[in-house]
Amino acid sequence: MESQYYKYLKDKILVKPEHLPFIMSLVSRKHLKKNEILLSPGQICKNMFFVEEGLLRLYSVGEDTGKEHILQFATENWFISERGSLYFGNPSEFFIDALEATTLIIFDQKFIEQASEISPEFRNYNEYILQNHIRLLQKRINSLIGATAESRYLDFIKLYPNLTPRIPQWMIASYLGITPESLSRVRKGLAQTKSK
Amino acid sequence: MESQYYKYLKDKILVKPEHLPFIMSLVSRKHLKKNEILLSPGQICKNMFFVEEGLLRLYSVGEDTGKEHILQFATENWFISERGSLYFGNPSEFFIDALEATTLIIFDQKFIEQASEISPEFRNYNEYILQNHIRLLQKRINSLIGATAESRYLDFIKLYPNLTPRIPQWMIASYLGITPESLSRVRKGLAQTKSK
DNA sequence: TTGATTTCCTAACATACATCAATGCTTCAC
DNA sequence: GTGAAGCATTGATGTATGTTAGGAAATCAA
Repeated sequence: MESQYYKYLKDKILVKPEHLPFIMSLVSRKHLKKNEILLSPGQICKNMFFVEEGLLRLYSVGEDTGKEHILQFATENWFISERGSLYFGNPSEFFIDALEATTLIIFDQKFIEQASEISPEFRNYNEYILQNHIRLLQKRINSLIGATAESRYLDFIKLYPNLTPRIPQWMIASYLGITPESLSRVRKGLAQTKSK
Repeated sequence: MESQYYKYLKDKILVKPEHLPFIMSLVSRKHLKKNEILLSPGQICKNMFFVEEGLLRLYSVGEDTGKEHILQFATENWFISERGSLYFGNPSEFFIDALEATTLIIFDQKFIEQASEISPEFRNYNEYILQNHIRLLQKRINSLIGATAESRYLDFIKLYPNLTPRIPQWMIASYLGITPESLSRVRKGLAQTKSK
């Protein structure tokens, strides 16, 4: 069966054909309905997830305000996890849930180590993911401490053009660290300057 | 010679004694004066740095505003680099400079791979650094999009108590994403509520 | 279909933070 | 030591963003 994850291992991670069956034998697949919750605060996150189809989000809820703060979206061919919990064993401070009906591949930290042992390509790609994650987070911090909401919004739709139409605007606002009302004003301003 | 980095490899990374001489033979040491610049935007960052003594900072300068935005400080026993440039080979978007006279250990990406080959402990610790970095960045993003300046300031002095007295307040403000004037007022407010 | 919910927008008002400017204070270069 | 530069503080004022409230359109559930 040519699953999305299989294709990804073969074509993107460049895992050697002889290693593919073993690696595939260690993972499992799961289906989530829309709005289903995959991880809640307080739980120890035991798994990492690969999205074959659908859309997940990682977010926190302010203890005092009750407001959601979105840390990450994960769409097709993305990995997502709560690394602070997965790698360090701490209780999760975040939620992961499904914004659409989603098909996932599930594996754990031990799988990553096992697969890395037999496949150097897998090991390299795993490091690539970590490095890239750091690069993106750093970029986001840089814009959060230095750029206006408008500029951050423009960065967002440029970086995730196919994601933008799939999620409500208040979630984009939550990702950017502003209110939906503010985002609405930002968009209004952009529409006006553009039309001139 | 029992350098700080040697001790760190031995006691913290737990590199086996038989591997230490080889690993040490691949790194070099450098001294920086206060305010000396180690990396500038546009350069390809070829190295990672370990601070034996002193204090470095990683920061960007807004192209339009000319303002500095501090992404990271690195004090004794910390690693620092511009990973986006080091790992991906992109031109750096950041500066690294010395806030105090500093002694560093310098090595490159190839060193990390070589050392990882011969020492599993080194490899593991390298992954630990990456995972921990992600955890910290994620935490910072979460507070940037969800918390007030006051709360972020309190987090900062709690997380870096020994760093706080070594740097001017405007740099803390720059790290927090606010102006020095705002930080001054936040501190004033805290001093008043505390004294009541 | 129909009512209920969600989303998005708008407006009036409130607030946190930025900006500009002035003032001591400390630090540093010479 | 002395002047210059950098730093922290404060006040007056401006602006971006938050808050609250309401309404229209789209979406969802029964």
